[in-house]
Amino acid sequence: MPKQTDDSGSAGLAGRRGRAARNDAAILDAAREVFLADPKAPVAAVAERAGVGMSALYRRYPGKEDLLRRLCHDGLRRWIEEAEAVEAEPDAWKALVVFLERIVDADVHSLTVHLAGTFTPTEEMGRDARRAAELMGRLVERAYAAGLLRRDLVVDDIGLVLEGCAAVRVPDAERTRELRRRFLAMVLAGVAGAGVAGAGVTGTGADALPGPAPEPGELNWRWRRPGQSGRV
Amino acid sequence: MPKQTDDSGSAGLAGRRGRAARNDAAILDAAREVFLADPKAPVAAVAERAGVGMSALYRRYPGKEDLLRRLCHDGLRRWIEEAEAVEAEPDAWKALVVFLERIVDADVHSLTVHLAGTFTPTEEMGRDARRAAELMGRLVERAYAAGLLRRDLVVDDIGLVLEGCAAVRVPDAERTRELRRRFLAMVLAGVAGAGVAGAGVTGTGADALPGPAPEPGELNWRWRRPGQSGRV
DNA sequence: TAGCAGTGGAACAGAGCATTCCGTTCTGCT
DNA sequence: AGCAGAACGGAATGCTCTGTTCCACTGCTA
Repeated sequence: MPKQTDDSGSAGLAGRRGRAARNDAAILDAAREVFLADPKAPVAAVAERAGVGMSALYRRYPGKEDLLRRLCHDGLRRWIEEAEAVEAEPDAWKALVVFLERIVDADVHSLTVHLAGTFTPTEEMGRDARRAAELMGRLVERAYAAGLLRRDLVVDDIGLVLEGCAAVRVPDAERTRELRRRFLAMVLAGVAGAGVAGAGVTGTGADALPGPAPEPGELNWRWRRPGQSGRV
Repeated sequence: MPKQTDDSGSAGLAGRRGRAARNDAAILDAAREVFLADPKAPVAAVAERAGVGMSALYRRYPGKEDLLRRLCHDGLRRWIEEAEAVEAEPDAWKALVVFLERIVDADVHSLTVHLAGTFTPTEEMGRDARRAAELMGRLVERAYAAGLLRRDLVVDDIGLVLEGCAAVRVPDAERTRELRRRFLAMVLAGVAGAGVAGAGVTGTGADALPGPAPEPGELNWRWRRPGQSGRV
């Protein structure tokens, strides 16, 4: 075969190895989607979503718990990554907002918080969690010290914000992202100190709420029978 | 088994009928607590929490679904009740805020939204849901027309707020209530228009965030092993 | 071409759960 | 007093769901 068999990192390998590599990603992606929608989802749902059989999954992970743990740890690493990325941003407020937007967009909070309890955490995860908290604390501290956050606000209040954003959910993933962005903007307008442009002059163009507003009945999807749509 | 002592003094009747009446309430209370904590909780958990046997439960409700439906419908009625109660309030902003606080305190949103899908709704519930939406719309419209809500805000954005509040949760119920109040205050500072006292002058005493701020690690309870406490 | 990594999917074992059933207690009425 | 049965506790039942294993099969790879 003209193809050289090496461990090159290129994405599109062909043949058995290539398929295996592709399955690696497919399984992780599927697992993320499935378990974010329902942390108690059965493993078979992941396999089906990924378009693979059970053995493809169990070849990679000793058990369900290991998959969950991997997912959560990946989320934790992503969190750290994003937090480090915005440290370069000189504008303390912008740094915080961009960080929050990225965390919300990637649904990292659900990954790290809502999956917790479904597995026993490792030592390394504990270290990473502390590291993440430290980075987050520094980020908030910067904004706070610069007078850009209201003074009676605590670091963990930001945790509440993320919790709230993660709770916003509709069946469509992209729409969920939009609504979360909108909600985040609403909350940020509330946590902003006097130093932030637009604070106190709410309703003006500067900090207008982003995205299409929720349509009537859009949030009532849990009430709808399968196939039904629109208002309750 | 345990002697049924007739404590007719405190509440209700004595004897068989009295006990039955007390069980009615005990079962509903227990069901609310249990199913709010986990909508998929087993029926046996409700019985245990209520301190009754399975038959006491199944004597009252034909099946689990009926109990869930009852719970949800009660929540819906409570919603309507609270909405009607604040209609008398002349201050449009105060009416809205008080309404939201009551809904959040009673966890009515979880009751009506998170329990949906666990049962097939009745016709009457549909009517009540429409009535609730109508009342809520009127409430928001009042505040909006009076210029007390930011203009780019839609009625269903308030739904997002309630969703966010309901997402705030720690093991202790009372503490959960406090944190939700705090979160609600944060968000309200963000949705308030220029006409509201304190808007734009955040961080001052007027709209100071209520309740003790979340302590470090308080929100990480999902990570803790049983018995462990404190930070991660 | 032989061998085996990689796989799909059915089979299995067991956990969890809604619901039923049975024996018991003790009230309320005759 | 005495009886009928309302109300109950809790074990037993049968079923569904789900994590994991197993085995036959495919087609690269050496």
